[in-house]
Amino acid sequence: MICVTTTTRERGRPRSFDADAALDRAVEVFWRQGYEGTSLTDLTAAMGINRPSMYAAYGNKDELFRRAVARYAEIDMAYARDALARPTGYEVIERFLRANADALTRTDRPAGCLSIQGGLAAGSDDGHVAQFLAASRLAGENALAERLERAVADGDLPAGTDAAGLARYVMVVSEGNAVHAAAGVDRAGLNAVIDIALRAVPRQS
Amino acid sequence: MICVTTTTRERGRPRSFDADAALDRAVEVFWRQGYEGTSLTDLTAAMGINRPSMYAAYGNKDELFRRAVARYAEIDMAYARDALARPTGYEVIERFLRANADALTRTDRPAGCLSIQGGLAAGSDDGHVAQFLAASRLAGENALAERLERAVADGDLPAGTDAAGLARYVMVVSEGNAVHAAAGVDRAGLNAVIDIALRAVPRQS
DNA sequence: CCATTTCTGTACTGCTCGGTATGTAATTGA
DNA sequence: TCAATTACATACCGAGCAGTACAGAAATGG
Repeated sequence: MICVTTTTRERGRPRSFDADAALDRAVEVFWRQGYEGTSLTDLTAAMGINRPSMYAAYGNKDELFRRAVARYAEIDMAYARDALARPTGYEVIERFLRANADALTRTDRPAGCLSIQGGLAAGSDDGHVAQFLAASRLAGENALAERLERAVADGDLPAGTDAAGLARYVMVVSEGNAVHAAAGVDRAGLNAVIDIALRAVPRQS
Repeated sequence: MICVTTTTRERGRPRSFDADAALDRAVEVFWRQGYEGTSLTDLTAAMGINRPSMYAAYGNKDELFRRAVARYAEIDMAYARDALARPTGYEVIERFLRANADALTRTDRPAGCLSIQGGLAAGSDDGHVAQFLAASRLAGENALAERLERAVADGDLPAGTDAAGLARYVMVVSEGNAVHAAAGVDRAGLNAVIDIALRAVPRQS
């Protein structure tokens, strides 16, 4: 077999839908209904394709969900990476929580957060979905913890601050806000909570 | 029909199981697997009864779930009523959060909190379960808000404190901790978060 | 042109779901 | 003893589930 490095058109019949656009629709359905509450009929109807096309493009329901979560992290949680780039520990935390509150209450998206609404309990699949989502959230918490450790090293968080504990606290507030947002609390309500929560964050040194 | 006020034995064949004990088993299954992740087969197997007995005693799956949540609130959240009886606003909050952390990590019960794990997303039932649980959590939040308003009136929280906002903040922390507990964080980890969270709570006046 | 490859649409599979019909067992009241 | 009442156990119902077989359609390569 000879493979040339030029990008050649693929062989058979071309796909008649945009796989990323269809994935965006799947994100929204999973977000609104959770993993277990979403049927393949729901998914394919929203994606505008039929079952075999879905299986060919994404594997199965489980794989589709994982890809949906990955795309959600890339697009709907871009604010988190932005927040980590702020100059001081306090600003990182405030920016993260404020942007999180905005994301939880966007009118053009479902209320709340896919990585929590997707599935918390160990349902029929022995909790694989819940474990996957928990691991995904933990990755975010660890990234925040590393950033806050750097803030302690930089001296813009007090020496001796428990960066990992503080990161966990910030994630706890964001997750609690997600639960409240899913229950219908509006953006102002979440920001009032953040006003209080920020009082626990140490400033300068 | 003549009804005498003496307690008379019921007419037909007596029930062969303890309805409250069976309900406790149902609580545990719903808690571990969520509403949608729990089948009637799961339930009746855990309760040690068969389907018609369940339907006769509780109505249907939805009613059984509501009764399970009510029993959960009565038994597994008794600590909340105890916390509200503490003398000062700060003590109410600290007691609530500490006891909540204990309840979320009891080794003889599922990790986390039924009223969150039970169902967050609007699944197949148009979100009725999620709405019911949200209303149930909101009732707790309102009770806490009233208690904190009294604390402000009593002068053991600073005048001008937003009791409703503070109550919501406390619930946010407890819900975030519940999400973390469901993901496997242990009691010490939750208490470290509470140590930080309590710094945001105003003391005396 | 035709063989090959890949995708699409319909219709289907086996299975599990929540809920129930039916016959029988156990108790009460007369 | 016997009718009435209530609960139990088996076996079933239509519906919806995740996943797939298969035949036709649309592209490429020769």
